[in-house]
Amino acid sequence: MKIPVYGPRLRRAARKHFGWPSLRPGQLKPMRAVLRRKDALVVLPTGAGKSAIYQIPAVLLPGPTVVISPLLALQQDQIAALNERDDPRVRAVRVSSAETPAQQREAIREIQQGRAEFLFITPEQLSDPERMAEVRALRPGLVAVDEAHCISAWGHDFRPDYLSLGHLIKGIGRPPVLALTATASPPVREDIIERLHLRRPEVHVSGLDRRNLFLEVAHCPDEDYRWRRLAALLDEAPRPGIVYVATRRAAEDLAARLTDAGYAADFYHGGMAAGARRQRHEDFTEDRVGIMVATSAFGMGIDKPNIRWVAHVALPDSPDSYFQEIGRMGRDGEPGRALLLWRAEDEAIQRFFAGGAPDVTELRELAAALRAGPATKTALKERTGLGPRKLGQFLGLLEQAGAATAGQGNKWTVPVFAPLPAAAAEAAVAAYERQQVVQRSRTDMMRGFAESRACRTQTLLAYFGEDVRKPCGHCDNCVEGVAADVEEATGDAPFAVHSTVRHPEWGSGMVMGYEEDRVTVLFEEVGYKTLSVPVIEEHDLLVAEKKK
DNA sequence: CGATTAGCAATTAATTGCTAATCGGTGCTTTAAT
Repeated sequence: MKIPVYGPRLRRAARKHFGWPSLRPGQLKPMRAVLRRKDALVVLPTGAGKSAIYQIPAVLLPGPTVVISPLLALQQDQIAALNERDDPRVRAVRVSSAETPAQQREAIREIQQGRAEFLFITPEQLSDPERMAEVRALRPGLVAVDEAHCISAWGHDFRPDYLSLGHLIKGIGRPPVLALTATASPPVREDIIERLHLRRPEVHVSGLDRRNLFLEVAHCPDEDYRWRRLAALLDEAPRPGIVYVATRRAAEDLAARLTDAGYAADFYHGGMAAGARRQRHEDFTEDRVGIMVATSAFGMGIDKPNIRWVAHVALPDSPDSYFQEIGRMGRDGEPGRALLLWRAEDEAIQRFFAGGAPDVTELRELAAALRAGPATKTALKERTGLGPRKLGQFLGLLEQAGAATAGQGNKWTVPVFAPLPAAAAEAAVAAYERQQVVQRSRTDMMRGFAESRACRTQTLLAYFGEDVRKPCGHCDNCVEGVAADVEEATGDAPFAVHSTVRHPEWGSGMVMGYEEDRVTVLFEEVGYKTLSVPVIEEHDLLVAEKKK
């Protein structure tokens, strides 16, 4: 079989249409996959160069490219960057609530007539059947899903249209799909692949070990100690930096307290007015803010090379979030400092965010309503009286329970062998609980990372399925020498890293890594679990399983 | 789950302490009134 060599073509396109003199490591392979019209999932933490992976092949492929991107502000920046080139081959337009109907029509026309290549759009737009038909008629040659982890992070409740992206992409003609994200642990990757209905995707993961970042964790018994540790960081560290907190209130209070103490700080969270948010973001980008105290709202779309430190006055909900948040610093390759200041009490709010069970009665009513014949979401909303958010979430759960499926023309139907409403509702609740269990296990892993005495990079990357051979030398535990002791204490590994094992209660899972006398396994059903090696050996709790 | 606040009783007038209630993150939409 002849293997096409796309490298030179891609480099030429990069130079000619984007002015990039060369490609970076990690870019070429997924670009080749796109050119061969294969589905792909790319995990690439350093912000620079991820967009290029879809943009350069897009120029070489026939048909326009649909870019699905979660935030309008983020789209704005990306469109501006593309249109700066003043080249119709890379021109970008968008269709969103920010455009008037006339502007939307003009955007579609530009793509139609070949005056623009990229159509930026949100999942919410695509879930409108008319819009979907319009996009389908453009015969897109590629779909790029930017910030693909949103499918997993937001799809299950917050932005349910993310969950139907697989159907929505099918509805616009199902061209090859490229999913891009800065962070995705194996369960998140699986979620992305499953939800987008990727077909035998190539998965490319690179650049997870950020050698210029120093990772440090401090357990804080009380708020007073936490404050002193933060102040100590601020006394030493250059600007700018970000302090992540868990609540809006904490963002405002801490920014005020810091400013009073002589550390000029501003705050940022999702509850601010749109104009103020834009202003703060810009002030930070333009180096007018030295310290930004923020909730997780201050995240995607921050493409600033010189962030020097990221402090967490909180415990993130998962290593995924933590890694993404610290990954925003040091993009210029210069040193960056990550300081996690955590208290045991911080875990409570994450448990709350992960909580709340769906109403069985409402689920049953929805399952019954579906049986009245195929219906769009709008029609179902009328039949059941459910809000759009709940409806989306419930449909996703019923789909997992095999009691709902999206068919022709964006209409939901009941599959042939679907369970009856009562059983379907029960199965849907079970599906929800399974998601929750996995989410809790991710929070457990975050706490495990915080408490670990082993090399931070090894611990964190093991969670992402990467086996780092040597302690990193750029974390607190390595520098203090405890990591080496832990390394020594880690006994024989009864199962190879990445091998499949079975537990009588938790089913089958994959060995992610070892630390001292404990092994971390990612189970398909219950998520991450850390087990004691002597205990499992004594009771034969884990057995090796042949790879499927 | 836990921090904060609202409400109330008790004491002796403006505070104290208790319990119960409440709130906590992420953003797309669209629509109606300026």
